Amino acid sequence: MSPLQLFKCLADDTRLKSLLLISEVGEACVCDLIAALELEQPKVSRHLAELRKCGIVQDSRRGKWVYYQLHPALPDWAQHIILQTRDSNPDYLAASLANLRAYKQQGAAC
Amino acid sequence: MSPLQLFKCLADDTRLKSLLLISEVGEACVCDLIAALELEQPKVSRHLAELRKCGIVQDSRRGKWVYYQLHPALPDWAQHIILQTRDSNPDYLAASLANLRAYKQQGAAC
DNA sequence: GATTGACATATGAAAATTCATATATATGAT
DNA sequence: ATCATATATATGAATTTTCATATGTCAATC
Repeated sequence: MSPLQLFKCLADDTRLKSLLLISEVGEACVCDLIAALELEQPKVSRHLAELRKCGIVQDSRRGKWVYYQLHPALPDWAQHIILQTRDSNPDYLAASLANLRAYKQQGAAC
Repeated sequence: MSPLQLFKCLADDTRLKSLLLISEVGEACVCDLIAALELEQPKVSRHLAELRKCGIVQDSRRGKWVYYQLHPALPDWAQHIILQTRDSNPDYLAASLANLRAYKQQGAAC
């Protein structure tokens, strides 16, 4: 994982928010992120695929749903950057995080 | 400074290497970076202008030369990300840093 | 002290490249 | 068959590169 590759992955709003949300709640499936970010499914899926290809997140299928989490083998420095970005910029994520929590509370199937 | 803006600025090889070099040596002029990165002058100048517009670096002219340093008002979280990236990825910068030091030792005018 | 030439850096505009999105379609699980 | 997710392709938009030229500074000379 080169720093340039990491920053290219973080340089898109959909990917950055998805990643920070995943890091915040531990894991999320595609439908969680669709609800949180209010975006179309193919768009979310495509960006998750890019994060996956770069080794930043790991996916695991459980039944119908595919869950994403931070990749366990992510280098420490990269993980610190992600967590520091999240914790130092709560406003950036606030609305999406509220959407996600509302979605879960309204009894999402996943 | 939004996290997205920062990452977009770091998502280019020329900008990222320039910034890490600047953070490593404290300050650098355009000709230093041209020598270190082995790139054309307008290319380096353009990317520095972008870092400047985003408030990541500050420029100051001294005579013929324009020196760039990390912007003193850069938020802590952003500064930490830059320093951690640099310190955790010495290989990424090694060749450019060697070029820069050779250039200085060969008696650069600036 | 104005003028000229040499050098460092910046910028305008065109061309080339990369990136994101939308739509349609495919896969895989129940 | 249906639901959740993934991928392919085409297209539009943003970014990067390049070339030519402009600006700013110094030093030397008139």
